[in-house]
Amino acid sequence: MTERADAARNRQALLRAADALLNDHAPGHVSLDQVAAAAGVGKGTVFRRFGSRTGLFRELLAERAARLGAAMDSGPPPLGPGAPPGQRLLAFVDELALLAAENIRLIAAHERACAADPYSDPTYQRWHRHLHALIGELRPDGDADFLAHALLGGYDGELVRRMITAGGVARLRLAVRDLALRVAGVDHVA
Amino acid sequence: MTERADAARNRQALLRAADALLNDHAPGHVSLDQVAAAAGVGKGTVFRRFGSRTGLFRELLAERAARLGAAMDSGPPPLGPGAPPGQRLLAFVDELALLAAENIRLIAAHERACAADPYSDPTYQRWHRHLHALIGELRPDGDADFLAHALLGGYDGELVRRMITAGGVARLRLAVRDLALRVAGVDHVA
DNA sequence: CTTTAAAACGGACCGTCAGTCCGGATAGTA
DNA sequence: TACTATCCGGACTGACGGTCCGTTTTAAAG
Repeated sequence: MTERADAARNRQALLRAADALLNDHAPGHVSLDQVAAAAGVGKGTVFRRFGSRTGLFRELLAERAARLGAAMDSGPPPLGPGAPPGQRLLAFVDELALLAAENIRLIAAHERACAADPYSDPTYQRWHRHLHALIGELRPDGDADFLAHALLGGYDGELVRRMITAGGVARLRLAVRDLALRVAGVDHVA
Repeated sequence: MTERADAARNRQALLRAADALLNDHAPGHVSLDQVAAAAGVGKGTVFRRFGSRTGLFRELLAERAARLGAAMDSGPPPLGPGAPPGQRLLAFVDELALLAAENIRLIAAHERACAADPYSDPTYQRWHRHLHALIGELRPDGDADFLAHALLGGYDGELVRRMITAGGVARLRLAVRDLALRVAGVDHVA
């Protein structure tokens, strides 16, 4: 069963409104009342569509991450399947750095909204699975699960903000690339 | 001017009460009203002593971290000054793993209470400065600031909880040790 | 073009919680 | 004992996430 027309319209309006508000307010200071008002709908609609504050921000992040997700699952190498794992890893951390840089405020807001259960976020899980698999190939001896989480820790909202403030996107890209190389074992990659 | 006797007594009572409540409730579900009630004082006292929720949890963490802080600043090697940086690094991440394992709930609660400005926490800063200096010595070429944050990311509350649930403290210690070795450059350390 | 029922809507309402405020109590000093 | 700076308690406020239910809209069937 497909979503009713007004429902779909309101969903979009809410996502756009939340997005817009994120640019004008501190990450933790966007209330759902504000989002509803900005979208021109009632508050109940927010919860009917997204279930909770967490749900709203998860969906917002999922939207922004959709392109990367597709590219990494079925796009051309080196990001997509086909390239050796070391190259895929580097391509991925690099793309993720760009994504994070372009969405710092969303990431910060998402982080807080999902703080109660960060690892169950679908987007995070997807990234983690990807890294887990690649690291597992590159370093069968290491704790790939932990290392994947550690790499993703490099995209923490506040950390990204600081890196970009002092050093720009270039610094962030170099830093996560270097970390990935170290974590995965530079020998296997080079 | 020193703190009045009743003030000091209440400060201790509040810290003990918060500590105790942390063991019985989910990390985000300890309200300051509860803490005040459990300590047998009024709510106003909580704010007079600690300024805010954030302040309370910062002080609680500082208390638990005091011993490690002293050992790392002026204790015997390899944790304290005197040992080569690689050994100090390993000793530190190992001790921090133990500290984290013993205080999982506090760490999770602290994380949330301080989420608005995590890097300004005195304890976090102290740890970061220490790692920053050691990594800077071991890898003058790397982004020591970023790498120090990345290492500390390995002690995220939820991550620690998962590691210990599946693998115990031993797994956590091995994992952070391995990560530190990689980050610092295994050649310099071994 | 009706009819109709499921689906969606809005916004008042609720419970919780961090943080404030001030009249009253108390500790330490002279 | 008298005095004052300090501290105390807990009622109060404002904000926010989440719920509820009477009303409206959609869209499919007749």
